[in-house]
Amino acid sequence: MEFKLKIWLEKDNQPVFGRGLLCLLTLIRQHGSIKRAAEDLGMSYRQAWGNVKKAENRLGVKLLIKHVGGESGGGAQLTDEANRLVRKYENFMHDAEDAVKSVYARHFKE
Amino acid sequence: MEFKLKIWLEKDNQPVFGRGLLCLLTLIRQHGSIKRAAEDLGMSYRQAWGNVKKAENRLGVKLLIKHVGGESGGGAQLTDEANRLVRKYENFMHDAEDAVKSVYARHFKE
DNA sequence: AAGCGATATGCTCTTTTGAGCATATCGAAC
DNA sequence: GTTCGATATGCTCAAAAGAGCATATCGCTT
Repeated sequence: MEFKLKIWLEKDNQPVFGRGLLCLLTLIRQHGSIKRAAEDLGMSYRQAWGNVKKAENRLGVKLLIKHVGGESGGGAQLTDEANRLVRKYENFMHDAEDAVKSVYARHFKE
Repeated sequence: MEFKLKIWLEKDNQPVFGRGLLCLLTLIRQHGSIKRAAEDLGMSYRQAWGNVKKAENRLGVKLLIKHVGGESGGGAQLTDEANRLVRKYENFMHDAEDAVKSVYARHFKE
């Protein structure tokens, strides 16, 4: 028996940032491309693009600077806002998981 | 902006106990009846019954002692196992929420 | 001008999830 | 033995989420 948890951020009662977006944005930053990030995650480009867009709309913040056409066809990189959010959420989630883990141990393991 | 979290217990990688079951079992204990508990939650009896059964199967543990027919048509009460689980999960969840809440404050509110 | 590769979007099809309907059964009470 | 209210289950229908297909556009390269 073990526990699972999901943590995400909401704005106006709508989900705006969770583990999925964290992975996605991290990989986009790494590859400079939505497409490659999606492939890495085994997700369709369609979905990846849609997720980012939905989050942007709900947050009212631009997360990606996207170039269409050009040298390599285009690409995308994170805005400062996005980088800040990624960092904050990442730290938050990490600490939260640790905290819950120890609570779990306290309640279920002795 | 605020956070949300879901915490649940799994066994063999299958969910077996979460907030839903907690509410359900608590109300069943209170009313002595699956039907009334379901009504209280605005959920169909069909679903409530199914959820309890699924959890029982996955856990390999009886959660309810059910009487069919009789005085008031029947009823249900929690087994000792169920009571123990409810108590444990409730405490665990409560503490976990508090823990995450303070982690959240630390990361997002300063 | 033609090609390439990535972004931008609409639309359809499938799979999953849940809601609700229809019964069957059972046992006390009358 | 008929009524009543709760448990026990199958089945169907609707709603939501996700997968994937089809294009269109754009801007460098050659």
